[in-house]
Amino acid sequence: MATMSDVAKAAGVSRATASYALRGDPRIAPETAERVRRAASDLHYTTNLSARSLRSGRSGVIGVAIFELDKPYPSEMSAAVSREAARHDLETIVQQTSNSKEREISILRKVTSQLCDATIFSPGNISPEEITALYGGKPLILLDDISDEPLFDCVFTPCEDGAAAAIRHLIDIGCEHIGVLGVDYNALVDDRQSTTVSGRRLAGALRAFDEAGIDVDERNFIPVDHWGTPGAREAARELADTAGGLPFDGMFCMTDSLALGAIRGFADAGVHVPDDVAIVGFDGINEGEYSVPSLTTVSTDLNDLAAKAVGLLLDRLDEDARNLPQEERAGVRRLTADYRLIQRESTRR
Amino acid sequence: MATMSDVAKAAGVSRATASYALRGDPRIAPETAERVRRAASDLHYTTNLSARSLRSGRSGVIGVAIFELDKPYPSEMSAAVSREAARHDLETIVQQTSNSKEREISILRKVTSQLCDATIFSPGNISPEEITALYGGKPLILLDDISDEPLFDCVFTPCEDGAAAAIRHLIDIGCEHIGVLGVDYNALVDDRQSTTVSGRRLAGALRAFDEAGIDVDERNFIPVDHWGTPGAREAARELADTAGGLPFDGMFCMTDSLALGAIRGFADAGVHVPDDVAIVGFDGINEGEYSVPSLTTVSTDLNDLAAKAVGLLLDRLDEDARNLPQEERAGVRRLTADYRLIQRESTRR
DNA sequence: GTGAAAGCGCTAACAA
DNA sequence: TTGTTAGCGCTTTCAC
Repeated sequence: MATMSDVAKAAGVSRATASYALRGDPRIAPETAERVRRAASDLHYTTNLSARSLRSGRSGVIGVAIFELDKPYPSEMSAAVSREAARHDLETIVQQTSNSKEREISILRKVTSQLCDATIFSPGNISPEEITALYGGKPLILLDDISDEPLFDCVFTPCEDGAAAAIRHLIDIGCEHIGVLGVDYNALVDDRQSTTVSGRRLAGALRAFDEAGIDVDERNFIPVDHWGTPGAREAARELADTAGGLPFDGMFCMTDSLALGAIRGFADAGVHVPDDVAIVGFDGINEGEYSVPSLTTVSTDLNDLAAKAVGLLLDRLDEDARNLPQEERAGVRRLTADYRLIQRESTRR
Repeated sequence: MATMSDVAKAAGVSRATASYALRGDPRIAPETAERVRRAASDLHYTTNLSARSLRSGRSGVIGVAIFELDKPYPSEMSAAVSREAARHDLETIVQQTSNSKEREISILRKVTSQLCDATIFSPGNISPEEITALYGGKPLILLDDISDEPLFDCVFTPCEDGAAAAIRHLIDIGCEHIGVLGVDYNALVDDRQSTTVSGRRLAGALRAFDEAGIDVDERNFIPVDHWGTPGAREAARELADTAGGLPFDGMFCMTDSLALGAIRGFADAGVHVPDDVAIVGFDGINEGEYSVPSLTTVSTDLNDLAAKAVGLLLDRLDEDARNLPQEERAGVRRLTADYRLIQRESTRR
């Protein structure tokens, strides 16, 4: 592999000149720069990222750490971030934490904090306090921070408003017995874990029920382990088997994956969606457009989320580049992504 | 951020000793090693990957480059590779090429060849010859290499056998008019592009038709632009509208995404799957288990694929580590992942 | 069993 | 406008 010395030698200049020339520094004479570029191209030269990163502290690479690569929502989100970063000439690398604390720590310390200029991180089992202890001072943007104290810039999914919109939609189309799938009502009410994603979606749903003057209690809320599709399917089957018939004519599912599992479970039991029960999901994953029935959903605008996350990140990178003193830096910022309710067959009446 | 010098100083040893101690070199006395480890832990020391990689040429990170992060098959595949690599203490980073030649080149040259010890690459628009010119001599495993000459180790998806199994299954359940969705028959027959994934799946299908004594011609094959789900949906609608009725009672779709699009399109047109037409997909993506109807599919064993890809990669890494001369190295190896036909509702009769 | 020293490829002061 | 020089943090001979 050709190094910068090779290029410099071939172009008849010093290594420093070659370095400047390749990065388009205006101090280098146009002819010299051209000569260097030709040499580099002839030799198939590529700058060694480890060396650049070691020396300059910048690699031009950002990291995205998500739960699972093989689940639709996180992978669509990563894709959106990757596209957005590319627009700003940043390369994106994605890693999966597999929802394991150990992996989260390892990724944060090993790859992300060493190789990447900044990281967009979806914390699962690790608290911001722990992150602070582990992290090497580079910009870090959290997705759905569950901490009360804002220690890091963060972009939230539109949980409260989105969930409220979902419930209102079910009410609007005439549902009178609305269930919510994917939330452990008692755990949340008892522990006041209202900063988690499910807690915030629950809060939004409760607000909408309240505003509509609808009384709900724990019987309206059905938990599903780990928000898994199989669990949702099973829950739907059990609901269909309820003595006295299906207790709901409308359901809000905390995620699209849960909603699709529920649709599948109702199909197993011969319950018809939307005629017997209308279903609304949350996330807006692609497959909801092609399912049978297609899925009404609170669609998080992933392009907006990505733009906000990358925007926050670029601002911090800029502050670092300009070496701003602490007091001139922006305080911690917390943004929320846009959403829109996409009405499809699963609530068509 | 603490450096190794800090750790060495805190432990009262030299940097070299600290380095050995942290990597568990047996030459270091147990007590010394313990002291160093404590110091490292106290200081939240993390080894700087750029520095390690620059010096030793090893980072412990491998790269996976796939088309799209937000499509089920490539993301499930990346997740499988990531899990498999983790078993061998390798960190995995994933990047999307977005099916653009420019991005493929950029990823290969910039990140992957600099940061990663090896790469698993799904080539889309770049030929192995071009890769050779660009690539920096590190191990490279291709997925579904479309080149005739085997320049790189490669793992194939089980295209021919899988497609043949799909066709046989449709025949077995009694289909008499079988269509194949997602292949441009004329283009493939004319150009003899038989090394592409679609070409190889076509070849498998043709073999099965042939063995069953079934005559087929171009009318049995329906192309879909870019293997897109919307295109498949549209194609299914048009088939349903065919004058004289739906021409097929069974369809093999080149991918599960196409199959799900087709199921959706048939639902739009009031065509019932599997009663009116049976459908088999290819890939085995998770969502096929929860679709309505659930999808019969030729499921590529992603764990096997990942194990084979990472295995090839580890072998090459080992050859490099042992500095074997060229003549003692294994020749280019090409493996094929296992598959199994998963029978679900879409072909239940 | 441990330390001294060299250097991976690059960038950024500083000199010229 | 270009070259010289000094490291970034680490690993790895080679001495001791």
